[in-house]
Amino acid sequence: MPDTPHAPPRRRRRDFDRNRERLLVAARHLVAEHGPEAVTVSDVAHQAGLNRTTAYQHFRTRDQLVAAVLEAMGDELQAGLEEPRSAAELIDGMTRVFSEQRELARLSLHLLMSGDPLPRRSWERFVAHLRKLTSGSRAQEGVDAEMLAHILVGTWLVWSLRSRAEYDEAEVGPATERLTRELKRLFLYGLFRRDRMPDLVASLQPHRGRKKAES
Amino acid sequence: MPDTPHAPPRRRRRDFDRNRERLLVAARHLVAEHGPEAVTVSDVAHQAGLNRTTAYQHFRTRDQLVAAVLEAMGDELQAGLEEPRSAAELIDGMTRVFSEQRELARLSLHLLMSGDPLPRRSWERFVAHLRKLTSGSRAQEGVDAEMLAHILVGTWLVWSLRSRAEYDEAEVGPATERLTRELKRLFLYGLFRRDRMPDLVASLQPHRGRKKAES
DNA sequence: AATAAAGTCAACAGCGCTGTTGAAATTATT
DNA sequence: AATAATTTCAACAGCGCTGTTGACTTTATT
Repeated sequence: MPDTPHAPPRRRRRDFDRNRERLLVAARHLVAEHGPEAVTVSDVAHQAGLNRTTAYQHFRTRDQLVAAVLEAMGDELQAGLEEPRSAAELIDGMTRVFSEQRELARLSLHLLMSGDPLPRRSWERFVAHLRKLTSGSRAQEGVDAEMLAHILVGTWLVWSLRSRAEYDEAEVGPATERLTRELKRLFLYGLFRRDRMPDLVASLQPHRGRKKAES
Repeated sequence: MPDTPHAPPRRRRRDFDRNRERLLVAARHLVAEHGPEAVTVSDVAHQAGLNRTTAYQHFRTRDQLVAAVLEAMGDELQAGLEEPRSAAELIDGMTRVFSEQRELARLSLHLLMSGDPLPRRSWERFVAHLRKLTSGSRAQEGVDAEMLAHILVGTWLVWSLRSRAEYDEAEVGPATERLTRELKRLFLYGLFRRDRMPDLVASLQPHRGRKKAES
């Protein structure tokens, strides 16, 4: 039994939490920009305006810090897609998520290029689901789910090449709407299938936890 | 003046050249797979079945080894495209190059994701040229050069996700032909413009020489 | 068989990143 | 003003990668 049963929160928790948040934000930017492997604790701390040792008070190891970022971004990606029930909703959701959150796009691409089998399998599952969702729609002849997938991932890649400033001020909104419109015209052509889409969201999760990282 | 004016090549040049080639081939695989930054001299030498110090007899620094690989691959990319004069030739050339040479696709993507401004600018110039080449063709309404570019880069990305074995044995040939056919139908739709294409090839060169590397 | 080119091996210093430690300096809260 | 939480700082050992060096072994060629 602890010696302070109803231990009142002592003092000075404000800065602690604020700094943890700063570290996570900084790490998020760096991870998205350069990939999870390329991020160092020094970089993150410096970007957050903090000392390197402070970071180690919040996260035991570098890998745990990166894992926290990956987990958070995985959740955001999941939340942003929100159970699409048709190919139309899927296109809407993905173009919206990736146009609003440049970091999510870049991170996904870094994970895909990392050579890890997990993101690769996620992608394959995603294409398979896409194929099911679009199979019933009256798509343009010769244009199939795979080409749709290529357009989507190609668009994410090209968009994520822009710098943060370009990305924010650019008319991504209109471009997204236009892309969505054209994709729907190409692939859904009138009728939408109302198929359900059970575990697509799970398939989109980036892989979590890197290398060894004990407790 | 050297003391041996007509110095005859002494002895044992065969193994030397062979090992240099082995090192370049090993480095090529590793650079394409994991990106130029992630390659170590130990990895390359081990993959080539040679000692680490042997590598340093062929290349003064790690960066020079990597630079040699990048230069060679840049030349191959250039040679593979061979001055396309129309969007049709361009589509043919790029799909062929990237389907035949998985390493070129992966390297290009690594460079694009690296954050270096040079590959990014190359890509933008490429899209600009593509826009010019397709501007006169009777493309499907709403489908423009940018979407064509997205399909191309998306296809390269997805194809380069496959492992070497999958890539080699998969029916990439037929898939390439099909992709080329569909792209032409989507974007060129009957008439091809015979515009000339001056310096597209130069614009496709990946950036060469990394960091410091004296003499 | 002689010989010189080339490869192997072990060791070294240097560097940057990781993760830890202990002491000193801040600072929010009471 | 007192105090405890928190941050900072300098230093350290460990590790992996870079390049270098010197001694040695192997081997193609003559």
